Amino acid sequence: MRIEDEIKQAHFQDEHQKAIINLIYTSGWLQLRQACAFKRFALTSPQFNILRILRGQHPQPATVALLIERMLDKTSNASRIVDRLEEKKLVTRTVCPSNRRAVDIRITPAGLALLDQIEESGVMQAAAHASLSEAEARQLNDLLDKMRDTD
Amino acid sequence: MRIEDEIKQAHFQDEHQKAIINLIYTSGWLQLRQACAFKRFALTSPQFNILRILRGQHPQPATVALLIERMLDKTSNASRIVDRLEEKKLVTRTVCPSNRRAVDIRITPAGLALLDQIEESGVMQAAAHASLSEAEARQLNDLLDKMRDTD
DNA sequence: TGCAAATATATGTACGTACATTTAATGTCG
DNA sequence: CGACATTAAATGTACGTACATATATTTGCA
Repeated sequence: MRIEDEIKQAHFQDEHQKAIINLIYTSGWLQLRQACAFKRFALTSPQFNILRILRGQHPQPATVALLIERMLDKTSNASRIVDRLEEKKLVTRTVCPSNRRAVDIRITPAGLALLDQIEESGVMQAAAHASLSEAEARQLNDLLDKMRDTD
Repeated sequence: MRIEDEIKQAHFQDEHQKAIINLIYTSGWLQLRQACAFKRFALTSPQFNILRILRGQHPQPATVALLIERMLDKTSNASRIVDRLEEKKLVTRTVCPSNRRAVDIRITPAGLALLDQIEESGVMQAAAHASLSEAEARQLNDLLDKMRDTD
């Protein structure tokens, strides 16, 4: 369905304006699908992303600073997302011995098992599936990269 | 800058996976720019969007249901966004006489003046500016519309 | 008429985001 | 050494989102 019909707005100033609305709308649509997929595992998308970053580091620990660097959303509050993962025993927090200001965050066996379970379930593929060909996906990547070329 | 470098992730499963990350990242990047632009007017993006919808209806009122229908984010809580606009005297709420369950929401002269001021300031153009040609923007719109074709 | 279902909005709760401030540990330089 | 800046994380506050539930009004139908 075209964006005009999705949001019941017949006219846009120009194609750029429309692309921006379309982009934000489509991103929301995707994120809703992802959130939906994670819900049966009692995880949110940011929680899932942090678990994946921690698995990437495992068995090394990560600091909050490293999580922020790797997260899509730089300004999100990693500290509080880790709070929730810690409550669920999916990660541990220990004071870093070599720098007692920092905190070593590690994924637990339960966290690793949960990631495996999610990946086996195939919900990722379902949520990520989009009706684009390989070439179209590549084209989309190029356009998005170019779009951000203003800095 | 390419998405690989933006989020310091060298590899993606495939071009689709990358496009999804890229899309969500680019949408966040755009929304941050928009939020920044509105901040000097003490408005958030959802508040601005609701004001625009109300101007579109003006001098007719809108109901909460109409706002939700027109908003990008269908599940957002229009009622509470209207609360904040009402506190700022940018909109009024009155019980709809013909259907006392519904609420007539109207933009005030102050709300109209604020929209004018924002548009005169040119921040919209600045936030919306993207380095895509007209043809590229159209291509992007087509790809995004196609991407959502799964329902 | 009267009562249940449907409708319109508001409210509650958990979570995330944006940004400012606080707390604690470390580095630095006189 | 000791004051001061810097760094790492946590905390506070306002706002938005997602979803469940509550409240009030209207509608429909026995």
